[in-house]
Amino acid sequence: MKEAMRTLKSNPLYKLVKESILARIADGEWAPGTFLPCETALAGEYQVSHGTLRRALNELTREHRLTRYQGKGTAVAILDSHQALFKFFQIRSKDGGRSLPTSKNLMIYSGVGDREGATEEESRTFGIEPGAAVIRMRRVRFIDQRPLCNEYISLPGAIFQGIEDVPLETIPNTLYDYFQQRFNVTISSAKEWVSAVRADVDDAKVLEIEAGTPVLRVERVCFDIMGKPVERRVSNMHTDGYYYYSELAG
Amino acid sequence: MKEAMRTLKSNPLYKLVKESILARIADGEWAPGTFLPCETALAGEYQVSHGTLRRALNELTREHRLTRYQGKGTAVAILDSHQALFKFFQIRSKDGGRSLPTSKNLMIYSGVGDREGATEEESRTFGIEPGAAVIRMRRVRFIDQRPLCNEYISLPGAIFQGIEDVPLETIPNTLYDYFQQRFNVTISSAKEWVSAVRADVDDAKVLEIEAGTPVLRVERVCFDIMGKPVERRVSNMHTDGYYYYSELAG
DNA sequence: AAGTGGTCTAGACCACCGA
DNA sequence: CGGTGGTCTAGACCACTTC
Repeated sequence: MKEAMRTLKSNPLYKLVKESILARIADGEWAPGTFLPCETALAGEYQVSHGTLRRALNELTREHRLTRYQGKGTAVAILDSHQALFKFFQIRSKDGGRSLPTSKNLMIYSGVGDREGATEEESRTFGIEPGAAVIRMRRVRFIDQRPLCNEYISLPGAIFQGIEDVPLETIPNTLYDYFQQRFNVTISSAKEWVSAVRADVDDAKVLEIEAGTPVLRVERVCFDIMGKPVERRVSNMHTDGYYYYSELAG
Repeated sequence: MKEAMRTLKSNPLYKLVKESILARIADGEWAPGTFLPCETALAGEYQVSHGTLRRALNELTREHRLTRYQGKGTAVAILDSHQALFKFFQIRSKDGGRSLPTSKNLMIYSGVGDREGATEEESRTFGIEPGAAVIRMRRVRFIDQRPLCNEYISLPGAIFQGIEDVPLETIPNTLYDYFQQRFNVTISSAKEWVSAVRADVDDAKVLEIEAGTPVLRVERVCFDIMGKPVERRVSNMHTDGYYYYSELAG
């Protein structure tokens, strides 16, 4: 380990160990939810000290790639539906109470080439050719029984092959843990661009508001554990009583 | 240090050291921009090992309370105007380019008791009595010469005494480094609630748009280094060409 | 060359979990 | 009880800044 990999990428040993472990997770050697070998075993395998190995594990834990359980072991982080919502669903009422949203899938289809293949925007975000295969979904999300959000999702076809043939009803409310279980794609970070726009006729119908009403438009790009963009979605939502919440720095 | 403080709050030694250092910064013992004693000196003072002390300093660094300079020393983090904008100004164009905003202060005044003292909302956010002294500012912020944002700021009067007498023109564009220099109040985190509303007549006039146009409303509460709320602001902004940007997890 | 922070080690002990 | 992660130590050596 020591001298062998030193030149690969970044110098410090703990970073090399960290990247190696991350790669092994991404490769599927350790699936989400399974436990890694214990610290002393890993330290032995990598020929590094306890402290150096722990530093690698701690950073991966801070980045939500691993979960530590004192007395039990260290597991690959699993996206249960609660955690996924907690991390990625930024809408809540002012008092901070979070009602969990439900969703209804309206349609799913794939496109390629001239027939609804990747748009300019999609090819740019996913780093694929214009016209390459993409899969698109439309959903409506509800909160407290009321329609909240009119949602358009795009997925790169190469990664999510076959999802377009899944019956709509069997695609679960919480997509991200489904992605993890079905495609071994773990959503681990996202960027969002928020703006205020007028509800179009489509939004109006779905959200049961008048066209032209101000709605919050959230454009999200999601990244997997290795930082590759794997989902793009646009959500138009009304915000009476609800807010897009964000914490800065810390 | 060891046994003396162990019972104060949280158990681990490095946390006690961390909290002690944080408190000394808040007390003003080390002002923003000044260097702390070197690690060996601090370790000696606290009677802890090098590693334990470093762990405290590293966590404070990760929380942007300290800044480390290899070969030079460790300094109390300073909010230069660039950093403050980088951390707290979430508006940018889609391509990620950030034009720096400028601002124009329209008015500043203080109120207390029946005459514009703390509102219900303000007393709740600041934890002060309704009617207690507050200071309010109004500003317009520009980006690329165009009006972007109509802004209302509230400050607790007890903390920012005297600011209401400062001539409007001399209050700088970037408030947060001014707060730090003038009042030793370092803004270190914030929470924001974003919604979409219709521009009112005031917004319309200031932003040069039509009343009723959708605008992004950002309500922000800022916290100082010890987590005390010290500023509340409401910004209504048009978003043609600009977005409120947010990164989730990581 | 002296002084600072950054990395790494080897080993001790504690706190928690599960059989 | 044995095995896991969590804390803490003492000391070595490296990388960077400044004089």
